[in-house]
Parts: sequence; C-alpha cells; structure tokens
Amino acid sequence: MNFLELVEDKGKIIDKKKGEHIFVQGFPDTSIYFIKSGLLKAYYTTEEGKEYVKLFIMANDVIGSLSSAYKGGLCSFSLVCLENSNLIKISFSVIYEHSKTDQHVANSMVELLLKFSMKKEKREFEFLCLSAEKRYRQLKKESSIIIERVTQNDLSRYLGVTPVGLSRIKKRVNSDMTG
Amino acid sequence: MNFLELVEDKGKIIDKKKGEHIFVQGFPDTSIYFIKSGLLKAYYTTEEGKEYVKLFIMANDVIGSLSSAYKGGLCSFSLVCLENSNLIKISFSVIYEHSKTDQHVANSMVELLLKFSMKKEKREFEFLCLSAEKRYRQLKKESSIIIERVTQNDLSRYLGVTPVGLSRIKKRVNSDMTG
DNA sequence: CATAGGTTTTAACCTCGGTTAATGATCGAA
DNA sequence: TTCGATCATTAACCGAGGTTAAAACCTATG
Repeated sequence: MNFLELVEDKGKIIDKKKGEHIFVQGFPDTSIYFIKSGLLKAYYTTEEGKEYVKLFIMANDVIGSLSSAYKGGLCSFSLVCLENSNLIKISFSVIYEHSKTDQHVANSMVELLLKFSMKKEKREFEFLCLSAEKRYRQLKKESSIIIERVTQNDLSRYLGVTPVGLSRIKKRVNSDMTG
Repeated sequence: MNFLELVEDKGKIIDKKKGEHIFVQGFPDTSIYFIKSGLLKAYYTTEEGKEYVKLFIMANDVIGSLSSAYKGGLCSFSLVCLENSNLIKISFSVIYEHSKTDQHVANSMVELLLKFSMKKEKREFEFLCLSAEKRYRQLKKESSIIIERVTQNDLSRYLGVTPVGLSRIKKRVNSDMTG
C-alpha cells in the first residue's frame, strides 16, 4: 500500500469555513491533515495573549502538531482557516504504525520528513541571519502569492514584526527600486 | 540490518582537532556524521562576512548538510570543531538507499527525522516568539552545559545577538534574581 | 445606503540591541 | 614569563522596530 492510498482509505474528508479552527493550542489532536484546497494559518499564542504566525498552509501541504500527534502531549500551536478549506484528516499513529511494517509507507514518510526538515532549516536560517526587512524582501520574491492572500496583520506576525513595523518596512522597500 | 550496524559497518571513524573543519559552506559534502565525543559548531557565513551559529553539536548528535547530502547541492553552512572530536562519517546516500529497501533502516530514519523536526520546531518557536533575553534565560535553564563549554562570542551568535548584546543581557539577567 | 468592525497608515515616543572603540582579562605558544 | 591574540566588558551613539493612539480606509451585513 502506498502513502496516498492509505490516506484516502483511512482518512476523513473535512470541510471548514473561514474562521473555523482545526485544532487549538493547549488541547490534544493526534491527527495530521493533508490540505486539498484553501488557506490556513498555524499560530502560537503567548501567555500575554500575543499571536505569532508559525506558518501559512495551502493546497498540497501537510500539517499537524508533532508535539501532540507524535509525542502524545498537547498541541503547541493552533490551526485556523483563513479561507474555506478542504482537507483530509488522518490519525498520525495509523500512518506511523503502518510505516513500521510497510516499506512504501515508510519511504513516503521519509520523503515527507526530509522535505519538512528542509523547510524548517530555511526558516531557521531566515530568522537567524536576516533582518525583518530582508525576510520581507525574500518572501516577496519567493512567495508573493502568500502576500496577496493574507492580511498585513497576519503577514507581519509571520515575519516576526508588528503590523506597524511591517507597514514601515513596506514603505521603505516599495520606495526603493533596487528590488 | 539495523541503523547502528549500518553506520558501524559502512562508516569511517574520524578524529578531528579543535579548530579543524569537517565541511565548509559553499562546498559539497554528501556525508552525515554521528558524533561520539567532542563539541562542534555549525555556522552560516553571510556575504558581508558575518557569522551566525546554527547549532552546537555534541556526543550522540547527528549532523550533515541536507542541502548538499540530500538535494545534491552545496553545503549551506560550515561545521568546525570547538573541541577535539571523534565522529563516524557515513555517506548519506548509502543510508538513504538502504532505507528504501530495508524496513529497519527506514524506521530508524523516520525516528531520526522526527526528532530532528521537533528540534527545529523548537528553535523556530524561540526565534519567532521570544526576545533575545528570553532565549538566553531558556538556554541557561535547559542547556547550561552549552553555556559552560562555548565562548560568549559563539553563544551570542547562536542566540541571534552580538557579543556586546549578550554581555548586556547577561548583566541584566544575572543581577535579576527571579531566575 | 449606513454603520460597525477590521485593516492599514502615520506620528510620537521609547527600548533593545547594533556598531565602534577602548580597556581589561585570559589563554597559548615560544 | 612574556608577547600576541582572542575574549569579555563597558561606554557612547545610533537605528530598527515596539508601543500607543489617532486617523483613514475597507468591506460586510442589516
């Protein structure tokens, strides 16, 4: 059995409207989600009530809380729809257990995790080595589709600045024609 | 065959002295390394010649450049010994190819990648949601062993501040007894 | 339409950390 | 032991971005 067959076989199709949550930080959720269409936001909420955007998720992406699904704890972040979304929900442990005895599932799992790791490494690099302005420039170059679909509030909290800060950065960058 | 057997069988033991590099950013290196003892630093160098510390690596850690070993490009960072170190070098593709047909190797690969992913998520969270001072406080609490073994220069560049900045943070934190 | 709620911009002020440079402290090698 | 080099601290100045608040803009819904 391959990965996609497993997901289609054991997974459950879910439709969520804009504004609805898939899971919430501090509660358990042992599923992972394959996004078919729509747009979602994964975000952290701090003790002081501040929000930080971990990731935007769109068609063909996969998302889940490792700390809950794999480690068996609680979700370390929340997942909410920014647009009406269609996803497939499947238990992480079903995939995980299958991967232990099914070579094809294991191979897909390895591919998935390698791609995931590369993405996380990229984001780590950006936060460690780039200023907020450079992160904005890079996002504009590489993923302008995200910029068009999310509000400046969400975008700023993804870049690690406040909405006010992003407004200033945009002003600087857009009046500067070096690209 | 299991993972460790494979590494011991196909891997090559390497001894490196303090200051020596294992690989250098911008050059290819398709191996991954299992650290037996010592201490290493993975770091990025920017166009302007600035250094940013990605990670400290010690006994029982595994390190390699995914962008070179997996994607077939060049190393996105450099790896250097901060102390004399003993490691096992093994070709990533040997492990990767084995994992495609050997269930046990695949399982170990999945475990390795899941643990790696969780670490990267943690670091992402810290940069996204915490100030430099909070990152220092957290490191002090969780990994004081690192603080004791690396210079303040390296530590500061791991935390995303300059050595001068870290000196100020330390002063604030150590004169504040709230922990 | 009209109004209420959210989004973006702008301004004023402030803080944290960067930069540069000087001074001390530490460490290693000859 | 001493000399050079690296490391840590401190000070002065600066700038990016935070905070707060107000104003301008949107856009959904009644």
